[in-house]
Amino acid sequence: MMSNKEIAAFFKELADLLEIKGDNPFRIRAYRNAARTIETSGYDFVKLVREGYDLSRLPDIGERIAKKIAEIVTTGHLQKLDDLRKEFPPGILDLLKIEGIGPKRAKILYEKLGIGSLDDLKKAAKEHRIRELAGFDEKLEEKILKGVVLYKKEGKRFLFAEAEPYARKLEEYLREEPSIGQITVAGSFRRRKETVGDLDVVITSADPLRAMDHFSSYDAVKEIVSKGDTRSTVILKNNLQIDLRCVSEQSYGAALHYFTGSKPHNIAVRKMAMAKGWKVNEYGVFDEGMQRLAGRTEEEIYRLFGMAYIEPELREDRGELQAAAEGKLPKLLRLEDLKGDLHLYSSYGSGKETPEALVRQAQSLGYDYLAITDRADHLTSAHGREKAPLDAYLKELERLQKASSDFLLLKGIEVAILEDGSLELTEEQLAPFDLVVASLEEPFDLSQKDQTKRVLKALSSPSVTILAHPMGRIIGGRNRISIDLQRIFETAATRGVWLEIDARPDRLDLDDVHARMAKEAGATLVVSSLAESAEAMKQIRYGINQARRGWLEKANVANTFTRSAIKKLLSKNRRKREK
DNA sequence: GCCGTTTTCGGCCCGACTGTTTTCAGTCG
Repeated sequence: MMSNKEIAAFFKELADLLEIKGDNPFRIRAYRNAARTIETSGYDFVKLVREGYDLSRLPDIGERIAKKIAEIVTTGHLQKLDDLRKEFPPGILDLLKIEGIGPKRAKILYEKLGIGSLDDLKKAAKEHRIRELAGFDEKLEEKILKGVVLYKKEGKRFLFAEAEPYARKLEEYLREEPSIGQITVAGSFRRRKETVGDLDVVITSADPLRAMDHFSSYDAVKEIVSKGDTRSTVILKNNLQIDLRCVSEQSYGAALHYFTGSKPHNIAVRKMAMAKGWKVNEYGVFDEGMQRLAGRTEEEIYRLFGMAYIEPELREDRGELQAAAEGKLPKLLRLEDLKGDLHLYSSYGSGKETPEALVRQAQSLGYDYLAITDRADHLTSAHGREKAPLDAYLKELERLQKASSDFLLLKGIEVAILEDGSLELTEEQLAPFDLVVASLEEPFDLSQKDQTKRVLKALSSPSVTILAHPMGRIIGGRNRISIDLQRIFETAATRGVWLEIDARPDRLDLDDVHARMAKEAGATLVVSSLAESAEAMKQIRYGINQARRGWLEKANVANTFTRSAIKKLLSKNRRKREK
């Protein structure tokens, strides 16, 4: 089964190779635009092809590309790409990933020196053969060599949560310079993407040169990549790249908009401007006579196009512009909307703290309820203790509930979904619990059909309240499993099973796209911390980020409901599943 | 190769930085 991402990869590779070849740049762009549509439109292209849908009705996909998509889906190949690949060594595209090498230089490196891989490149740079080439010099050769070495060890993106403290510290540092006015970390960081490649910072300053000097003398800087009057790039000691852009107050909104992206969102806005004969750049929106129409604030820019303000988390060109024009933007979930946390661990299982400490933390966070959900295997086997703590766990939770007025403590448990789809514990064993989290564990490598069947069977249990991390992925670690999530979501919606977005920074499962898919399938979601300590309960904000990127509103998320509403809903859903 | 509320031809997002063959191509975001 081919994913949209895989289909899009055909066109990206086609574009890259044609660019090295020196083909018509507009055809190359057309392939890239099509790849973007395939990745971001939200349709399942395999399904569209199978159902005979006319793909050329989609933006940036014409008759010829539609035919190519059909070829890819039905044969798994694209003849044009196969032919093109034969003209180059397989490693040539790796050259493009090196800082300072684009298609033109890659072509020269290949044609003049026969360089077709990063290893070739490194060797040639070390032997000083690159500096001899026309258009290259000693400096560029050094830069390339450094790029190759660097690429091998990192080339990775940072988790949002990893980048966050660096962003905050940098903001603090920039604030020390008196000429600097506004400071915003824009880019994918501001869009709260689960990973960020670099930090794009936009500032205003009465004295840009001084601001740039201040920036480049930040003590966490390892290397200054470039430094100009209005723009500078540095690399921090932890290899995080920072791009700083300085603009005037009257351009601040336009620059913020431009550097917040996403790229597809910006391109879509520019196309809207073009249709009106206007121009959008990082300084503002201008009419034909270069008269400034907007730019001081982002609100002003969106208003000019007849749209409501679009929250950064939504700016992915996934329908937000149309929704904004029609006044149909979601009112996004906020951290303050949460009234409880429904998935976390205490010292009876893998957590560090007692249930009591977790309840205290919940109360201090302003929550009205909490479900402690230690894992079944920790509760039902001795694990080096004298005996299994299940009874003691239940008793303690009951005692705590009695002792806590104005607070609801749900007796929860997390059970693994076994390979055949049955649960780790029997229905009888699960009976005393108010809330049961079913979590997908190994094996992760089942076929899509078997994996889907497995989870559907788990959802047929009347006890299951929440389905946790159904994508089974670890960001930067393990790919998502193969499973028909659309079907899972529809079933969960019918059976009153909640779907989880967890807040572990390297999981955030469901992700943004699938959270939205779940919402559209009519399912209710929950945002959970999966905390193993009282402090970690605060990490739930990362889950909120993901939920917002998934267009979720308060009404879509169960743990925003009041104490009495959630209690009622739990028993109503249970009755629904027992039918 | 796509697209069209002046167009089926002739456009296609736009600007900064680097290095320098001191005017612009190449790269990047």
